Amino acid sequence: MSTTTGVERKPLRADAQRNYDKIVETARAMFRERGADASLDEIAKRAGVGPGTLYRHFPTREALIDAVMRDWADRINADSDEAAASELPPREALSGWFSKFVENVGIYHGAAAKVMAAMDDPASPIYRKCQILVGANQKVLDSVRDKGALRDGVDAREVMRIVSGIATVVDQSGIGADDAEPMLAIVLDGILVDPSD
Amino acid sequence: MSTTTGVERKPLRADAQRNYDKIVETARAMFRERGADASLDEIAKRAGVGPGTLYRHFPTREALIDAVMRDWADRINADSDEAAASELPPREALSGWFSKFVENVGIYHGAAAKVMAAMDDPASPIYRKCQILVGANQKVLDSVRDKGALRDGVDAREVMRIVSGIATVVDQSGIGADDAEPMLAIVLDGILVDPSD
DNA sequence: TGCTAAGCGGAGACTGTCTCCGCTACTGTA
DNA sequence: TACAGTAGCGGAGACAGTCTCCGCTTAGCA
Repeated sequence: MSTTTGVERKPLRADAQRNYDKIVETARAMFRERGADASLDEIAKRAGVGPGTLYRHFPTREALIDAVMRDWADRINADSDEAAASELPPREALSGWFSKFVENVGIYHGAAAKVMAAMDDPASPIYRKCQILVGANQKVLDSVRDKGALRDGVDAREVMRIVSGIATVVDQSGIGADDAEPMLAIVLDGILVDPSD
Repeated sequence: MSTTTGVERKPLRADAQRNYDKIVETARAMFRERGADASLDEIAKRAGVGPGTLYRHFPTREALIDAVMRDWADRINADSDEAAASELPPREALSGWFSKFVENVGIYHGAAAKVMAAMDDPASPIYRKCQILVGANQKVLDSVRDKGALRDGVDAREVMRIVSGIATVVDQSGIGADDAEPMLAIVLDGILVDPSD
């Protein structure tokens, strides 16, 4: 299966490719360590390149985040395929999907907020990735709808916004990841025809 | 009715009080104009004071935001009293309350995110204001619960988090304020016993 | 009117973002 | 293998924002 990243880039010179990779790898570590607002110059320094090099490859912070999250979209897609094909009762299937989503979107501190903000901003470098999310969610919701378990008028986009909002709340306020569950439960109650099944 | 701000401060010298007021007034304008991330030095300059003066009165940005939102908590409290006493069907009463809440929390661009983050952070200067919000929301939900319209196990705190999450989504992504409604509708469906009434 | 401390404010240290441009060294060609 | 041309490097430094320190000013009191 082909990667979901799209956009072919013309081949870089060997040393440039090396730097590119080193920067992404370093950024991944720094983001994990200090959140998505880690200093870019610091990342460049740790990666052993000048700031100019970093900014040439990644004109904005979002662009770097996008690169760091390359495999991420594939993982989410896989999750959504699994959820859509699931034989579990609708509520369980959806609940699992939402939980995984919140978890995935919150990989780095501050990441959820960026994703949330980019969801409706076509100018953002992460927009395409968000579209993948929206598509994945649509797929899962459609599978639930096919079983007649979804209320009429529930729009996948709205659901996506709420869930990413919840992911942001969980990430920004100090509460634990477990605290997402009761909030997601409310959403489930709100979109399922018979919340008990 | 007494103000909700609490904490008596020892009287300032006349010139200090003048500066304090000027800063708050200027900040309010700047926040409205440029969002809650407006430059503090710039606010000081426009207010005609040195940065030192601003930082003495307001050691952190949150503290300034807190001062700017002084009347805000009173307004929200009034809204909640009205909603709690309302004769409207539960759904309408709640819906109105949520909408006003989202609107109030989103006064300045970026404010919703700050409120959301402070909601569970007792160290934040805005924490006390958030407690007021939580209390106000509790009051409204209790009134609905008294009418038997609320599902069992619905926790006011969770609801507050979701709604502030929605407020943040609306504020951060470029979507219009109207787009909050369908999201709030899902929450209403999720917490009311019989969503139709 | 003069004393005293509360309060002022601006110079400047510090951190982070981002650019410009002279230099380096990779790659394709002969 | 040597060379030319250019893709790419990287660091100095401009710029913006935060925040502090401390010598000076002035309000408030006796």
